[in-house]
Amino acid sequence: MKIEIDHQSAVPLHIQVENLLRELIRQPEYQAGKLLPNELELAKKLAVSRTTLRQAINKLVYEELLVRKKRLGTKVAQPKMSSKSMNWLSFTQEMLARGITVKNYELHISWVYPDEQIAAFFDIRTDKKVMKLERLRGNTQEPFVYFISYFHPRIGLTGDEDFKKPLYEMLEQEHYFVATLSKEEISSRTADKMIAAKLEIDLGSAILFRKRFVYDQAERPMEYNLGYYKAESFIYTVESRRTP
Amino acid sequence: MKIEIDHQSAVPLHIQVENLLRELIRQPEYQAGKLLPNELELAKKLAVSRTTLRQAINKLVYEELLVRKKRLGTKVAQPKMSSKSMNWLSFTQEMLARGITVKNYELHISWVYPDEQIAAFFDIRTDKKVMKLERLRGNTQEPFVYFISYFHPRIGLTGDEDFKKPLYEMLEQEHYFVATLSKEEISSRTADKMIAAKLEIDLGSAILFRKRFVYDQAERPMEYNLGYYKAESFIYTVESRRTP
DNA sequence: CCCACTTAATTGTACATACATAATTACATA
DNA sequence: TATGTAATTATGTATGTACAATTAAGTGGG
Repeated sequence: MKIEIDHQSAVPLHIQVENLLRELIRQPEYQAGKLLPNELELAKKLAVSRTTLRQAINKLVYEELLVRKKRLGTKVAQPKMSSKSMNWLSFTQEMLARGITVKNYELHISWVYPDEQIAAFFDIRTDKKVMKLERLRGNTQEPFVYFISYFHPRIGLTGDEDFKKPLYEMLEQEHYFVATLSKEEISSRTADKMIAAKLEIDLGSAILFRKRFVYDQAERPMEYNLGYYKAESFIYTVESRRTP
Repeated sequence: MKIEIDHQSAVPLHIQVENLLRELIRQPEYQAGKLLPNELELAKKLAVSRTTLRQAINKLVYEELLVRKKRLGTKVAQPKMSSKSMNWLSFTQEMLARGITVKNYELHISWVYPDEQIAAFFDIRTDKKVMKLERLRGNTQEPFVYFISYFHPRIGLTGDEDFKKPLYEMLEQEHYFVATLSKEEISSRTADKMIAAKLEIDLGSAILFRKRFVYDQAERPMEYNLGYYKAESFIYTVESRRTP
């Protein structure tokens, strides 16, 4: 791995340092409780100020990947099983893990003007069109989720993609965008006319609504995804552990 | 409220500032999207350096209580009730962290024979009674969640507890059971007659159903909890990061 | 009215510096 | 040995400073 910081780069130093540290603590020699070099030394080695280094460390401390200990140093935290560090899965993979073969029932691509919310998320103006991908998906028996995805123009999707292979795999291999962080909001709704028709359920049935915000390595917004799940076919599970 | 920072105090300035900001943004004049004074001005007013102020603001930004916007300023985020920054918090603490005062609207204790599912979870026989705690809870305005909890007999609850203090605090201090692991299943439902009446909503309204299995340090089952949340008042959020 | 351009306000980045504080270790002393 | 004390060493706190980047809002021309 590289332990080089590029002072000419457009990406801020503290971000570079942060990424470097993320990589560093994943190395076998830095597992579980190992101490990082002390701040002064590390700052010197990376040729950044201690302030900048601390800014990076702080972020990882906040994410509980690192733990500070006075007089001792900063050490790598015990990995936790929790939603925070949960392995990130694409829908296809997520379903595969549940033993479900995914089938696309409908697929529709269009270019639309984003509404305020979407524009705000992508941090673009509402008069710049974005690609909208609608997919009705499910197992081999029946559709059970209706997805609406919007993609940041930066990614450069044309609409000619066939979406045969998993989306993130395609984005990664052909567009060099690696989905790294996702934030989700799960809430409950009832089916309106449109959704009821898509999912072939009664009007007013329970729907699990899952809104996902997907970011790339640099934590830039990538995808804005809405998922309407048939209630009976999808239960969201979370495991969290207290760490004293 | 006091807008005073005590430079003599033993508690660090950035903590004082952080607390002050937390209070500040809870004031009616600082709701939803209102801008804070800009950093230079605020730093001057509080008589701390901009660096120190930023340290405090950063923490709240990380907790998503504040949102920075270049050229515009820093504004108060849309309040989201969620389980996000809670690593492990009881409902009371979770709500407190968001500046919501929890109120119990109803509280009912009974001893019942567990059904098959509950008995299986607790690993006891169905002819051994367990304590059932029903609570209708919410903020000071209205109830928004109906909880049904079952407790393992091992814990030794009598039913004479007053449930004035947070449940897990009580279990920890008086019964020496420390809730350590929770597994949750989140799904969507519509309100049946009973729930609609409890939460004062229409029959068939969307309900977020949250089933929690709580374990102690030794990963022994402790609590079996069902929560019926008014859809509008509760959004479940999850953040996950890919670790390759 | 709409577009391109300017400007100014605000956050963002980065550094150097100084002293405080906590905890371990080493050492002196009873 | 046990105990108190000082030195050491890491993080913690705090400030001042400087300039960069972003972008909302204002400006003027077509």
